[in-house]
Amino acid sequence: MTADRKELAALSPEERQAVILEKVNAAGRVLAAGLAQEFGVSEDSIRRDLRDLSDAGLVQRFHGGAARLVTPALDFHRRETLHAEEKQSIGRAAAATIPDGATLLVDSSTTVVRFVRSLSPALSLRIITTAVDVAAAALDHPLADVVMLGGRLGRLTRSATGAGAIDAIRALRVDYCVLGTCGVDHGLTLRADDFEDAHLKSAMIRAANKTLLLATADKLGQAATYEVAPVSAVSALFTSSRDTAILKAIREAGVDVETV
Amino acid sequence: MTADRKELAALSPEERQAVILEKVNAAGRVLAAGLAQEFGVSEDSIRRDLRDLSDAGLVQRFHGGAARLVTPALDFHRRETLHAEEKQSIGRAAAATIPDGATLLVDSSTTVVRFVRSLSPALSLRIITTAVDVAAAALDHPLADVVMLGGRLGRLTRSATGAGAIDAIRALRVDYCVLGTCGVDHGLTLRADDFEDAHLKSAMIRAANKTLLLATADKLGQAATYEVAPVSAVSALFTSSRDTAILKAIREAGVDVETV
DNA sequence: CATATATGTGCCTTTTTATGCATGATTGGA
DNA sequence: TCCAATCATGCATAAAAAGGCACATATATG
Repeated sequence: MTADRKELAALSPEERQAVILEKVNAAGRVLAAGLAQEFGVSEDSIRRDLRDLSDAGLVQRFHGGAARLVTPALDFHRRETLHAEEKQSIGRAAAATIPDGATLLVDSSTTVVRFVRSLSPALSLRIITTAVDVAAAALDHPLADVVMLGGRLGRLTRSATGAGAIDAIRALRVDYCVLGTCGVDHGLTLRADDFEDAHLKSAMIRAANKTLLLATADKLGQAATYEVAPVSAVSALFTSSRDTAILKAIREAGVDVETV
Repeated sequence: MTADRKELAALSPEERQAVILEKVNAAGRVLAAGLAQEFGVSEDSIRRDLRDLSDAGLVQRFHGGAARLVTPALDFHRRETLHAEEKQSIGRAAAATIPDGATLLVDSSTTVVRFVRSLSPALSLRIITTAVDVAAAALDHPLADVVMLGGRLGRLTRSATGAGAIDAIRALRVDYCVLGTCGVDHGLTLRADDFEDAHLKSAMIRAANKTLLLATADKLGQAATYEVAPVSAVSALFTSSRDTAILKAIREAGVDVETV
């Protein structure tokens, strides 16, 4: 059990404001109520932060509990991909279930990047990953301890592969494994061209106490060639799918299904 | 670890401050209470240390008994946009000297990111790095074989640190080592707060046949505290500096100097 | 060898900071 | 128009930093 910290780590106003700035930069708009919940502070504190940032000329406030970026100068890669809103919702729902002090083993996918970005800034976490984009996202978290597992990087997944990474994972014991790349049918599946990754995924699942699966609607009922693990290996599934038949079957396998 | 505690208790303020700086560099954030317990001294002493470090401009303090460096992500993006065209020119000039089939060992810096982005798409390369941003840039190259060396990621450099990464480098033998983070005076230097990285850099230099140094004008003549290697260890220097005196001295050390 | 000085340290008190709650004002929409 | 939600302000409380003070140890000096 790595959850050694009980209390939420309190962020200083400066740190909070930096994170808020990032969020405003990414989302374009933030709500005081939501931020208050994320940071675990009262809305008053958030308003004070917003006022400070506004005084500094960094954000523009307007009624409605919101703020908008005033300097569009920092227009960095905002590659809005397919199903962005869908992935965002899934990631946020999964992130809400992570307790303080947890150790996470995260695979490579655009959905889990959303997940990482949605993790509450007030949580003290340890994030282990093979994916460069996940690592980059995790480094933006104010309290996360980030470990990157090395190896030759796959061009498609932008993540480490091969025996070295698998060995490193075998030596791990973590609280949560968070997967976003698998299809789900009778089991967790990967396409044949990813068979190299299949061993990695199953090692990740075995290293974890709980496995969270983040799957957009198109992943459900997708019978791909390689089965990584049975559905019962998954602790919780977060999905946007409304396919009641499949969801029912997955629930009956003992999986906690949450639709967003 | 009681043995450590005993040793730490005997530390002088200077030594303590060096360790604190290392921790801040790695974790991004430290708490006075925790440090007091670790070192076995009172919080007052820690506060005095933090005040000294703050006066020296090495850490940023904030209420909450904590200290940290500037916001990592924002800081990195800010650094990337600083002297952007200068770094771009340097990176392009260095990239032009790389032959087909070369194996590159690349450190973490905003300048080498430009270098990687400027590498000709027609070259068949092998790029090895400890930095997530360099890895991300290298993956955009159509032919490059990218290897990421793992480890715990430092927030400031966004790159792997520690014994694991150093061991991995020791086992390597590459054509080129490309550095962008060092200052240059009589030798290649690093600031005291990066002394953890100094071993990494010198291992990288030893692993390489040739060492390319990419230095913006402000790096020249900068006598930082830790010397990684003598100037003669560098094969070629690419710089925007016009300081003829220093450049002449470097040339006389046998370094091929190219100004852009 | 003894003593003076400096430095590091811990404890105490004062001041500053951060936060949450309560109250009143303002905004935007039904 | 009214109503609900959001925002600002004042105040109380708790936590933390700063400054003063005393004690210990080490170094230097006679």
